[in-house]
Amino acid sequence: MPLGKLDSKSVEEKWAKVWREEGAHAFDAGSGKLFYVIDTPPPFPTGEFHMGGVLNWCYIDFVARYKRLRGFEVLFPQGWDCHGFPTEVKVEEKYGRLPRNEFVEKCVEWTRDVISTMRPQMNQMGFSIDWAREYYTIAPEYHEAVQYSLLKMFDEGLVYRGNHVVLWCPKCESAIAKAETDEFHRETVLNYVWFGKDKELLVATTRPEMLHACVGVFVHPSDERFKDFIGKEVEVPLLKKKVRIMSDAAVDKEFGTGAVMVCTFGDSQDVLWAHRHSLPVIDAFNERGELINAGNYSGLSVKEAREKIVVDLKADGRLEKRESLQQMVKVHDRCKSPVELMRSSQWFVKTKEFKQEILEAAASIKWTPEHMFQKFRDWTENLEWDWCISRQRMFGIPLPFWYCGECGKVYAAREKDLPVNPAIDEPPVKECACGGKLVGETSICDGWIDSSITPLIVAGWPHDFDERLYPGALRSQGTDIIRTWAFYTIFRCMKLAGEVPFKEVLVNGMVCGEDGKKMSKSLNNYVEAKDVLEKVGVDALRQWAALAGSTGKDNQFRWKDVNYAQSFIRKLWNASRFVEKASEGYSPGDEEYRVVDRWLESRLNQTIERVSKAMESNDFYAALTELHSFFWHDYCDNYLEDVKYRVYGGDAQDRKGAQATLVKALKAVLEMVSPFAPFTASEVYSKLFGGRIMEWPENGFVDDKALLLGKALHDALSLVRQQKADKNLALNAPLDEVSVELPMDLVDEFADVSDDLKAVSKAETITVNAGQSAEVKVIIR
RNA sequence: GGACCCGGAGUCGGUUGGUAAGAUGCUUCCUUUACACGGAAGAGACACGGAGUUCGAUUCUCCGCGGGUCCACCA
Repeated sequence: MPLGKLDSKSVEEKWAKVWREEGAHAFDAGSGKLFYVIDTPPPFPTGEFHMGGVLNWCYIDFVARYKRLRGFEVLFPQGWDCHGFPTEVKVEEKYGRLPRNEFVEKCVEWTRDVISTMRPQMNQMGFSIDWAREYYTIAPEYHEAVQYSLLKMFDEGLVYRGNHVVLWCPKCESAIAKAETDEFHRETVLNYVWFGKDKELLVATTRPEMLHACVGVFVHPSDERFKDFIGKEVEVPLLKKKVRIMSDAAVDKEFGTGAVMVCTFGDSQDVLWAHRHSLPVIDAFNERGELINAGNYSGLSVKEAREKIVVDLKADGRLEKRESLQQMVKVHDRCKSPVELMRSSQWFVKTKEFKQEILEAAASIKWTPEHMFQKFRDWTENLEWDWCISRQRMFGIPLPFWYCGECGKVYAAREKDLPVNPAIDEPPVKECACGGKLVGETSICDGWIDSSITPLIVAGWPHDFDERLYPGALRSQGTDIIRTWAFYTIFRCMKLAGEVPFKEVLVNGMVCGEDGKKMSKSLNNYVEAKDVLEKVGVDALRQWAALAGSTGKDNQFRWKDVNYAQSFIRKLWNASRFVEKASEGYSPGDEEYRVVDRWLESRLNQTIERVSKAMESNDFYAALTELHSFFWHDYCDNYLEDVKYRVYGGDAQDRKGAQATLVKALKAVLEMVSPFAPFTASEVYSKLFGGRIMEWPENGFVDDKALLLGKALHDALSLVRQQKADKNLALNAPLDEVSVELPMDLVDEFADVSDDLKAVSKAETITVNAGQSAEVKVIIR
């Protein structure tokens, strides 16, 4: 069956089926080849595969397919990071509030449905995933592995329960993660309040209702106005208590009066100061947002208290002035009510004391692009607290711990009982050593606890740990989750396996819309993969990932890139049709090669070398543009025209030389383009040459003389065309004579290509003269 | 506010210490047995501003301006 007309859809369907049936992407641990293990991101199941995912997975697939052609046994696994708040929201929207177990079941059901819509999209994109290696964080084995990892870290003293500050929604009465907050800009009032018995110090605050929790006043260390205040005590208005005046460089001298009261809660800067200066902690309100420890004001809501206190301050003559102020407050994304900081008992993993160790480990990994390591370093060096790993939610992996209701002693689950759910399961011992009753932890793990052991999971840890698969070769991920996924994975895997989890990190940038801003639904610059696939083929979309920019840069989505990629596919297809026809009846042997053939092959070999080098350094942009340029310009524009006269006429040996060269170069191009455009490449290859693309081409000779002569020939041809165009002649219009003027040293050798010039320019005769300049000149008649 | 990335033809953009690929758009020509979703030819930028290093910078350093990403966010 000849190639016929290009029909991307049927080509795509055909090859997706072939690969599935042949198990083309299955990892075979017994193949005897060198392993190449990729730690791929487990996406959160949202329903649609967006362009960010397309970019990330295309990168992974470029590498995976390239490495296979290079003879590696590639493991391309796929996981799903299932637990998470968005699913809880979706399920609650659909079913309302349900009992815990039932609710979690619905979450699992919803997740499975969503995954089953996403998996086909990934197959459609041609990602060469070994689905036999699929994993889910909701699976009991995964729960077991995560809980086991926490037991191990607990044994080493890395996990502890402590009283700490968390983001809290008073309306929902729940701790929330920072990622669950929205920004809300509003106008508020900045109150200038006199501190001290005799109005000694003027402090500006937007939260006068927090006075009762005030534990200090801060000024900037170099602020002359307050030089004499530092270290002294001052009385808090309305309340009888005194607090110390201290200095901290984080104070903004320009804001308000330059003096700021610190309330241990109120905002995160307060919390940070309290922590940094070891200030006492006063709980300011309860779970419902009512003031506590506030004397007469206790029991009032934040809003009521604020109004009342302002009135009282005024009555007391303590309120100097009030001015309006634009501020941003964090609100809970679900209920839109302002979020408070509250102290509560949570679980933590020690990270702060391992900064140096983590940095050294991360530095031993190769980062592409290199500056992404800088991001990692900045984050790590600036860590202020340990990692809070507990969440008061339902859909997640339970923390495998109990604690004594009396003395607080922690009891970890027994390994043999895993996975456990302390909310309902029996504790490992009847009662605490102190005789107290054990309380099962009802909190679940932060999702990053789940996903930060993927390199271990891929290697079968803990029960079927295959050390040949760990550490892996490559981690691929987005720049936005360096400080989370990369950070936590490197840290946790180091602690659990004693070795960095991968040798190389490949970071892709963010996908931006055509307006240059990060793609998001709210900005209305959002494009989904399926929108693109309605217009062009998968191979075009895949090429966009390489063409959108160099590795690690933010990538703008542009229809023109996609369209260009599509026209390349069309070009590849049509040129292949030509080669198919031109090489009909060709059998190897007796080829007579001309200089143009050596020229093309030299260019091919240069291209192979350059593309290989680019692929080795994950520079997909360079690899693909190099290929495009060779194929489109050297192969199609020039060489195909050069040899038409030989394949249509010419003597048998001469024809064979052209045919052999056409075929050899096309074959190599198909091999090199197959990581980017596997569907088209596979179809053409199998039709023309039979079988599958199995190897990467080897580069051979580069004949400098042929390169020079080829260039002279094409320069001359270009001039001929130019002059034909000037004379409004068709390109195939016959000419009486083409007279060429060449640099001295080329004159003799030009005889090797003058027949080509004659045939391609359709000239009756060619005359060659030596010129003075290095340029080729042409006159046609 | 901090860190990082970026700032070049109308638009987008790779590389490079020695005056700048390619794509797209534009102009003109060509139905030539792979391709008109094509082919050929052509016009178009002296590389954000300033200072410095250098024989020489678009490429290196610093400052400023502008854009992006991540983080922080003002009591």
